[in-house]
Amino acid sequence: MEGGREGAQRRYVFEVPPLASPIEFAQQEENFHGLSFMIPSQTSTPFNPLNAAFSFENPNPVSGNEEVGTSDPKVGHDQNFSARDGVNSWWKSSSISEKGKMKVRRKMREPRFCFQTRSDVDVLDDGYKWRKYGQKVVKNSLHPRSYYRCTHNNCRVKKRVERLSEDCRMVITTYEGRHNHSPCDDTNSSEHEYYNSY
DNA sequence: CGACTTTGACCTGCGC
DNA sequence: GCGCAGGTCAAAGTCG
Repeated sequence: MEGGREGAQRRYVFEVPPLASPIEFAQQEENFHGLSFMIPSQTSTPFNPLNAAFSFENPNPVSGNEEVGTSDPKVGHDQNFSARDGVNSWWKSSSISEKGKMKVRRKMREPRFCFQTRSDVDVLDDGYKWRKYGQKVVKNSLHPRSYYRCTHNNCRVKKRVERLSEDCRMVITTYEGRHNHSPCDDTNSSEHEYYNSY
């Protein structure tokens, strides 16, 4: 797309204050979106909230949020979600025709949330179990974008992971939807009690 | 053998 | 209407 679609929605990036606790940050987000997301206090992965830049797609931003423009070459094409009539939308397959290819799709509203981390691994250990269902080379990016889906029954949460072309250590993770279960359902690890479904 | 990953094809939306 | 780009599906391959 040649600089057109990003106009359909805006992306708001929050740099995590150095002294902000994960809980504080989650509360902030809850104020903005009614969502909650707990950053793990410690994990085995290089997930570092202090290096993370969080962004929320909000068609009706709360005043005080810092809007990040599209000067960042990544921003313009990273978030290509449609936000028509002030709502995010995505399409869900609901029925299949004779060959299983054509699908009737329905607009769904799902919360979306993306953040940027500096990590050597693509998939952050967020407490949930993910199955990769696709990978796509995206324009203006040196690195392919990977698509993951939560493996839990009846949980349709998805996430997309891609690396910045300018800095291959920077990983942009976009979550889409809310988990209808706790991370413990997948891992039985007490470490994940800090997590919360969003 | 089941779960997961890979990968090419297919589908849809959007801009021109 | 056409072409492009992103997102998803599903068969085949891989791994534990």
